Amino acid sequence: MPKVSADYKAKRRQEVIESALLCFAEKGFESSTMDDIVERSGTSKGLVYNYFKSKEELYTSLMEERSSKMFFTFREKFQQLHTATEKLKEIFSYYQEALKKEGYQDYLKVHFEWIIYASRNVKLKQKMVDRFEKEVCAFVEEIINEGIANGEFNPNLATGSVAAIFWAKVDGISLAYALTGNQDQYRDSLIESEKMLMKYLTTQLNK
Amino acid sequence: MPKVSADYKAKRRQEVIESALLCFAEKGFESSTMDDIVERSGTSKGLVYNYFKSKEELYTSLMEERSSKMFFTFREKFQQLHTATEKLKEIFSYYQEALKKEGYQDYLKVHFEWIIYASRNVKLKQKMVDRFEKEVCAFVEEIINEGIANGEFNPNLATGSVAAIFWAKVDGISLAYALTGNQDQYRDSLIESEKMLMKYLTTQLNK
Amino acid sequence: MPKVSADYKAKRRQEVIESALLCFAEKGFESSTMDDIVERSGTSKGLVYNYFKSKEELYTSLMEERSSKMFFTFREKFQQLHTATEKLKEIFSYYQEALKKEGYQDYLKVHFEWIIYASRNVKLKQKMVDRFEKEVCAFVEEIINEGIANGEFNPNLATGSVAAIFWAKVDGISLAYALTGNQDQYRDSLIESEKMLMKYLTTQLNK
Amino acid sequence: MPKVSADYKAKRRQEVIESALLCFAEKGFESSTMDDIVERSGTSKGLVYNYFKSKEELYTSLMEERSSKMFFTFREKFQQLHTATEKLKEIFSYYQEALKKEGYQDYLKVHFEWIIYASRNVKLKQKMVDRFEKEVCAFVEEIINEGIANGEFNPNLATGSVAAIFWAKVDGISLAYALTGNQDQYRDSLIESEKMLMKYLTTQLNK
DNA sequence: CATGAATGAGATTTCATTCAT
DNA sequence: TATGAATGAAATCTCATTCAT
Repeated sequence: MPKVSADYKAKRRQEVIESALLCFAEKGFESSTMDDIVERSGTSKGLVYNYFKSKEELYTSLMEERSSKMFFTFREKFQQLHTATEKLKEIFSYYQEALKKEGYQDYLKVHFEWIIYASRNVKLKQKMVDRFEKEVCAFVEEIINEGIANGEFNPNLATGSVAAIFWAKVDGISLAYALTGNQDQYRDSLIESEKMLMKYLTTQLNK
Repeated sequence: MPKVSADYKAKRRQEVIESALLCFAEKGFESSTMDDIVERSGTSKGLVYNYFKSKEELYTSLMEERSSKMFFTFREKFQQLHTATEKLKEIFSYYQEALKKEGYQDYLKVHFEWIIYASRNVKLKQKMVDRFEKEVCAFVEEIINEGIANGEFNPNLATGSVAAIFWAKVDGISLAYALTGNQDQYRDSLIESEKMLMKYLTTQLNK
Repeated sequence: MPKVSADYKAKRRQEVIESALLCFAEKGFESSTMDDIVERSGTSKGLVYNYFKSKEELYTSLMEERSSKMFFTFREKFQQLHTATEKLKEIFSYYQEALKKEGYQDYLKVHFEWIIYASRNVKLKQKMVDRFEKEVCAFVEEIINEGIANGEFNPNLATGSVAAIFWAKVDGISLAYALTGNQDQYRDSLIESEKMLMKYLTTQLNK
Repeated sequence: MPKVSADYKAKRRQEVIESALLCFAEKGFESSTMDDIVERSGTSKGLVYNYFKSKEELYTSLMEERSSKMFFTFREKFQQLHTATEKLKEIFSYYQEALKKEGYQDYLKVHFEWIIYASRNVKLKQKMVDRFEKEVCAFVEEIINEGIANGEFNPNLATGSVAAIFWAKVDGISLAYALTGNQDQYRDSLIESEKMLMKYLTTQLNK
């Protein structure tokens, strides 16, 4: 179907991406074959290779596009929230809600597999590290700074470290869930973790 | 009657296992070939297949043997420690020390890759979940209970959740290090995390 | 009634043919893709397939059309030449001049590749052999016969063999140039070759 | 069959090389598939890839090994020949004899295809040009110089050009044979060519 | 026991060709 | 007519595993 709208192409591309995600979720990146992806997307090998020049590029595009979206979503939601406490709560609540998404456990596996995969590739690693520092951590650090400015939080915090720990906890809890599939533990850990964090943020540290 | 001593066999087996670990660390499990492992171990294909009936079995044996060792080591060290606080400190200090090991970052990648890999295999997953609950979490829960019994810690703690969070943090911090290789952040996060945990364990929660 | 003029169609067809020649010159027939040709001609796949029903037909048409032209050109020029010696000189001079054409070395590669390609295809081979015997060799043989009739050349010549050798030399010299790109050698060889031939044609062979 | 003699390996390698040559002779390099070669050699894909790391490397090795042999053979035969005239005669006679070899016409196609193929690859081309200049042409030039020293040939010859023309003729004649398969013409052309050359070498050039 | 040559299923990728628009 | 998205057969190459020596 030649001379086709950009929209049409974007849609087909998205179909492929989604099929690929399902495959990677099920079997992992290396064990998913292009044939699996082709079959799942109901298209053809040629089509997939028209949109992505290799299996690796498909993987890379898929993962990078997904992560760009998340922070976009957060920033949007945050328009209506005005205290740092609310914002942090919002993030925790996002992760609580995630549980309801179909296939969330499998998606987490893809996420972690990707981190390890990227960490072994000089270029991807650089991108991921940059993103982690300048986007992911900075995002939370900003909120904490806002909280300090607002008087919500203890002004003596090592905000960088706290942000890093914040994500470390979320990742750690998610990783446990990716493995065990234990929803109660995931929920409880998030709740407990939130409390622990809030306590830390709001208490005066006596050095 | 064996032609060679059991010792000799164990040694060769260990050589293979160690070479495999180095390969997996470098390239990941799927991308490491038996030829890579054979070359690194200076042996032969046949030999490797004498000790392990498949690449997967080699992986499984390698990873399971390694994790058994860790808790054994902890329990040994704990003989001489008598307060829960000291024991927890010991664990944190173990992770601080790990940084000094050659190739620790790569090893962490293998560790996380393995978790994801195992989580996709019914049998392995079952083992891992069991181990996680009955050994890994229980290990920390025990210490916390000891601390409560000793009066070191707040008696109203949800010990199970705290134990889960404890490991979630360690894993989350390690995962960040596996990706970034940022040693300072790893160290700081562990320290901050320890403080955060201790504060939580020792403070009376109101409600 | 055609919607576009025959002229227009011929022009577009020629554009495709020329682009194809450039591609084949650069990469060879098998390694040039239809996409390469399409891109170079600034048209589209469909258009190319409207003019040529397959890549092979495009190749065949291209090569056959080109070789038809050459002899036509020679015969035209020969209108004004009246001795066999002049005519042979003219041919040698044509090959000397060829060197000045842009991309001549690459074109020669296409030429030789085509000979080998055609030689492997029963039908094409038949055509080529016919052409070689009835057109190419005969063309030179005719000139030599003319020279004998004129008294320019030795009447005892094996004219068929001499014609074959004539082309063998031209091809051999061209092949060397196709490989080496050594213009001096090409020029010198042609000159020397011309002398050698003339000597042979004009000398009384003692048996 | 592990731990096998170098001889055994060389033999297997040779089997593959010969099968490949037959395939290339039949269909050409690009159109011959590894499956064709595997089938003809009665082995397996893995085996072929154990000996040659790619189809191209197989081609390259095959062609380079063959051409090394030829000059070796000539130099050996020349031990017993003491005049330049005899040596040149020997070369012509070699090409006359070649006709008797099974599949010689097809082999010639492979030879010419290879020249064109190599000429499109910077590295191969360099090698071929070097070989052509320093081995192939030099070989004949040496003989001619010997003939001049012996008083067999005219001392005023442009030996370099003559050598180049010598091979140009042989190649040109062979190319015609590769295409037409006309054995009589091939033989006659060689004979005539030899005469023409000898006349040129032994005559005093006036000017 | 150790070796490593051999196997071949199966992976990724290419590209000539078709055909709906 | 012209377009170029879609197709899928077929190519190259990899690599876990086997087994004769």
